[in-house]
Amino acid sequence: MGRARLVSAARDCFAEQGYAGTSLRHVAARTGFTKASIFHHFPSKEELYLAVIGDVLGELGTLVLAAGMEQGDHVERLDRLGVLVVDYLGSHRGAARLLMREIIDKGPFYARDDGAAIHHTLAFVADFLADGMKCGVFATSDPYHLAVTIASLHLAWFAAADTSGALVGEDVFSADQLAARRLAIRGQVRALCGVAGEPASVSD
Amino acid sequence: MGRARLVSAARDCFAEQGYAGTSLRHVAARTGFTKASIFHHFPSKEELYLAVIGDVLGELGTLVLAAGMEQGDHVERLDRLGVLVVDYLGSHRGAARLLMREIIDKGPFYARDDGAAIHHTLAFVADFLADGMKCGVFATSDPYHLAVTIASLHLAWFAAADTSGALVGEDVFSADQLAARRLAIRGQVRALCGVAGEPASVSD
DNA sequence: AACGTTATCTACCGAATGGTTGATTGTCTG
DNA sequence: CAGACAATCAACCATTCGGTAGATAACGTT
Repeated sequence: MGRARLVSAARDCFAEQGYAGTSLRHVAARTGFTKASIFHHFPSKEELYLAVIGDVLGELGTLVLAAGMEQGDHVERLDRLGVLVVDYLGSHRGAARLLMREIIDKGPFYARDDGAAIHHTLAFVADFLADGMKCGVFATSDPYHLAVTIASLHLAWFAAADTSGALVGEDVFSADQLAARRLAIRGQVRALCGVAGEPASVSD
Repeated sequence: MGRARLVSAARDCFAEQGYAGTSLRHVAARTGFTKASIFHHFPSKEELYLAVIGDVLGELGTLVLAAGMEQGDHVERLDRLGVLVVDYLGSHRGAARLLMREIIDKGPFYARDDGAAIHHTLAFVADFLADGMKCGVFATSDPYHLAVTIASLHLAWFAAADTSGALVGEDVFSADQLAARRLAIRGQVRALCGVAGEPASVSD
């Protein structure tokens, strides 16, 4: 279906160039379609962008909502959540950039629902953190802001340009690099949540 | 001087709309100048942007480099650094967005010096963290990545759109709100660095 | 007062942008 | 086969973009 190819191409373009920096001609060229074809599937550039963000946010939100519900103690659930998100962001290069930019810019998607979709996922994590706090496993005075920080931390790890030469190709993580990030991020998230334990190593 | 006014106006525009989303006509209108006047002071839009980013990064870099050198134990120095950065970002609304976007996008400034300016400041912080680790005050296996995370954390707190209704006006923090952020961020940074102690409260 | 320099303006340019129109193709249904 | 409908295309439109050209101001120096 043309529509799916358009959304996919648009996701890449928006992730690389941002909303304002992406031209519909680029998106069209990427699919082999003509620019006019886009308007058969979407009434405007903004609507195409909304579809892209909606997809990404939906995938990630579903992931988060699904992961926390399973069995295990609070720390296990926290770790599982982290692994899911890290693996998603690691294998969906561009998603982190897309979301980070959307949050920074209060982009069209954010503006449309006043941040409700993002807020919903964050509130879910915040509730989980509050619960863990009640059980004495986590330590924080403000679960919601902690959830925001944890989300930002994940996004920043994958959205930020590579200052350390960690990436092998242009945009690809090796399995080892991804595993290292899983450990590093897990340690940082645990620390933020006040979980006692050794700090994780980034190199292994 | 017209040039300073241009840079100032451009800083606001780029912070609000991003690089691609900012038109030189907007910048000119903001100053009362004509668009053509911009080209008398800067040879291109990109050069204007570089001046803006250079300013912000210079201010922040100087701040960081100056703060860490003073007296006090490692935790005191870490806290002092945090206060300086938080106060800077709190009173320079837009700087956080500007930098976060530049990092995400590998913007013109980042591309020009291959991240050297940012890397330089990060390396300074990383050295400080490594020193603290050697002294047994901090606990981390990778000081550089920890520095990146701490920087991202600060930026994210101020660059992210407001999902919690914390801001009073459009873009302004009250003194109380800023004080609360100082405490909250201090607690998070301490936790990330493995400093033992109570978690900070965001509400007071 | 005359001059050179710096700063600013009006007017314009080619290119690119988001979006429209109307014809053309394909495809599924009766 | 005929008609309906979705998908695609080439060509076009008005607007905006970054950047340029050339004419004037303003201004300190001699």
